[in-house]
Amino acid sequence: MRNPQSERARRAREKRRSELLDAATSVFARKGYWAASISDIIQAASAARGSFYRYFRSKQEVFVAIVDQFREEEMLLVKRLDELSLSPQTVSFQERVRTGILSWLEFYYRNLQAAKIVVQDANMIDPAAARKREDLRRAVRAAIVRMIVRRQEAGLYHRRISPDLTAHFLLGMFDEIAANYLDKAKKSDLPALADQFVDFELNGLLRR
Amino acid sequence: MRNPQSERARRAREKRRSELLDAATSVFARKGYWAASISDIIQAASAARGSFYRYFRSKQEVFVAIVDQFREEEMLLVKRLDELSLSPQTVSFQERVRTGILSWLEFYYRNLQAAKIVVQDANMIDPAAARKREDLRRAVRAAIVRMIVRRQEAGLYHRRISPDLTAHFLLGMFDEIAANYLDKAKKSDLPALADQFVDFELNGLLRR
Amino acid sequence: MRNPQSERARRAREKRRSELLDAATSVFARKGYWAASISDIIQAASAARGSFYRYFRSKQEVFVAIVDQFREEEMLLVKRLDELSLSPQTVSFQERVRTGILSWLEFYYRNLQAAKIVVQDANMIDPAAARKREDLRRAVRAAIVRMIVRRQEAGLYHRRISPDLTAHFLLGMFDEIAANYLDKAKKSDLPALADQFVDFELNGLLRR
Amino acid sequence: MRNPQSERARRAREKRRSELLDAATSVFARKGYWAASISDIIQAASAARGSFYRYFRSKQEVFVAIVDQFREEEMLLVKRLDELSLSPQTVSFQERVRTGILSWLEFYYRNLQAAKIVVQDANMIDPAAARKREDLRRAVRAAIVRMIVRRQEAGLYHRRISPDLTAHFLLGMFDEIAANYLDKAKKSDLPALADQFVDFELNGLLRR
DNA sequence: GATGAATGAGAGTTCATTCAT
DNA sequence: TATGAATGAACTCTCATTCAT
Repeated sequence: MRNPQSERARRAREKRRSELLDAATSVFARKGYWAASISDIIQAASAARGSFYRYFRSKQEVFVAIVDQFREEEMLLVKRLDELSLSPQTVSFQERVRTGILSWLEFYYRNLQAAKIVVQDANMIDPAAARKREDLRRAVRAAIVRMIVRRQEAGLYHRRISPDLTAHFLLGMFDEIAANYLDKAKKSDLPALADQFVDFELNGLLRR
Repeated sequence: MRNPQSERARRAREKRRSELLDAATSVFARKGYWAASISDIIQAASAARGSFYRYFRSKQEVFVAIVDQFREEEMLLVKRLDELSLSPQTVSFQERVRTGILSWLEFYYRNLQAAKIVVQDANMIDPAAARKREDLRRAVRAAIVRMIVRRQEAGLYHRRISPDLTAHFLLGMFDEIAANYLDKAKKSDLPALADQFVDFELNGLLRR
Repeated sequence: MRNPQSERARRAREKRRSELLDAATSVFARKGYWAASISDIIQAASAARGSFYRYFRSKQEVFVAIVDQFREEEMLLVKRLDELSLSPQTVSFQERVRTGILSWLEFYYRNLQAAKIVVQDANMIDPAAARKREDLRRAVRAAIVRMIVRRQEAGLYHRRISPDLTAHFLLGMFDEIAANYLDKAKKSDLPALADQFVDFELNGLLRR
Repeated sequence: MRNPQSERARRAREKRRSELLDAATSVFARKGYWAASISDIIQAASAARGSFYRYFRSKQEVFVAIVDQFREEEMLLVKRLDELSLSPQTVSFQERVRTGILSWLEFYYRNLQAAKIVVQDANMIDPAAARKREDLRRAVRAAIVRMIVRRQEAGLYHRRISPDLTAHFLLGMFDEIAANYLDKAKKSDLPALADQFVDFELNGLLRR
């Protein structure tokens, strides 16, 4: 940017927008989309009513912004984990699975409020945007499916279980953990949590 | 009831109430609690606006009635399965687990609309009622936990995994299946689904 | 109607609707469409906010209802005058013109508030409804044009003036009278006013 | 101005002000006062939001400026025509009337957008300013009235018609033409239009 | 007991105006 | 002086709930 003035202005603008976005995230996570009012959000952001509408065209738009950003980052993460599992391996398979799960848990932990919003309110808001988010969710599931198939083909996973169904299982586990467990956890609990997750995922409950 | 007249009236009342409850369940499942209006419900039940308020004190009350009933029946089911696992056994352990899962899936399938409501909207409606429902959910989880502990003690399940966490995992799997899978399934798919569920739960994904 | 109950209800409904319509007409006439608020209207009608929306879907809808009704009645009047001028004549031509003008003036006088609304606010509200109202206005003009042409052909009017333009002239005179004269007039002034109108229309200003 | 700097500044200021005024005129004419927003105006003038308020205290003020200027120029024109009719005459009376009408039509044509604004939105904006504009309108009418009276006294116009009413008629004709005819006309149509106008005004419709 | 018209608090949104830069 | 982000009063409209019939 040549113009330092406008550069500063732009930065201020982005800061403000992000303040409002954070406020909205927090309010949505606490009250849910419908019970949350614009008044709640602007109060949380210490902004004026009109300011909100300078940055977002509507209540729905902030919501969609939050959800889309979360799902997109999630998909990026999944894609990264996907590719990682293709690259030359230096650590044991189990270790790699655990790392993947941990990354994922950390991502959810870092974006806990957004995760709650996504898990709880993501449907039922707006049919148009719903499709996009459903697409993203399907894409995440598809990435998981691919990973499972690859591991089945590599002889690591057995072939009895449907990859599609398994993806549902894993996502369900994640969502439940995000919605009802993670907010009571500390960051230092995550590795142990990942261990448990992996153990359940890979070995099941049966003693052998 | 001595009075046959009032007996008939009572019956009519209950019929009406249940019609409204069903209508509300269907509407809530389709639109979500907040997007659903009293107008939607009374239209679906072919009832007058005022009639609704003769049977339920408020919109929230119907909702709570639906959720509570679902969670209570679920807990009943879990308790029954719990007790079943204590009674003298005639079939193999795996078979019993599978039967339990299947019962559960069938219960969700039978109450699919209520299940969706519970899974998606149950929080965020009203802090007072939320506690009660959280209690019920905790109770369901506790029953699962007890079952797991018993099986750990019986040497069936290994002791590495936290029973509490496992209960989360299993509930998460159920909820995801209820919210995003069951509505595409036929009743005849359920046994196979139960097989997959049990296989994942007991054996995990790893090939051995 | 068989059902006297619902008949009474229907009547009450219509009464209420017409109260709101009158209130809206009065408020629009006084303040103009844009400066008038729903609050003004319901206050003038002693109705609750929600009641307004039981009878009209929006502020625009009441407005369109008022304007359309006025223009439709106006067109009916014009059509009637049109046909009258075709029927066998018992009175002098001038007398008939005067009667026509008087009817028209009386119509405007009777619906003075609506007339003001139509003359002043009718455009600029909503492109969709604007077309319909423009159609009506064109139809009124067309009826006038036909009348003029007929009289030209009958040798009553000279042929120098364009009928179309003349229709504009006459409507302009009417609108101005409606917007800026009639509200100061008494009903008993109308015949004299009609005389003046006719004299101007037929003979112009020039002394002969 | 001694100071060439400030002279230049003043000129720039006036230019800017007039740009904004023109933009406002155009926007008001297209959308009407109420539907037009400050955003529309500053966009049309390529000015910043704050700049607008350096030149006009409020939205209302621009509007009043436009209307008042129009009505003042109109009155000037009328006064000039008035005086002209007093000065020694070189051309026929009819010719002079025609010239007057033509001047007037040309004035409306030149200021078509302002004319539309004045005709359509002039009332209903603000009671205080309304009086001033009503005064101007009355003054225009008064000038017309004087002209008519003079011609009645000169034996040119007959005495049957009320001068006041006639002024209403003529203004109504003008306004209607301005609002609904002139925008479809070309400048070269104006003389013929003036002919028609004069013919109607002087001779009426009756064939003789 | 059933009905549905009436109610009004409160929601999201707009936009003329202000003011810090 | 010019800018455009910030402001908040006021708007239209919704809908859970009440109440007269």
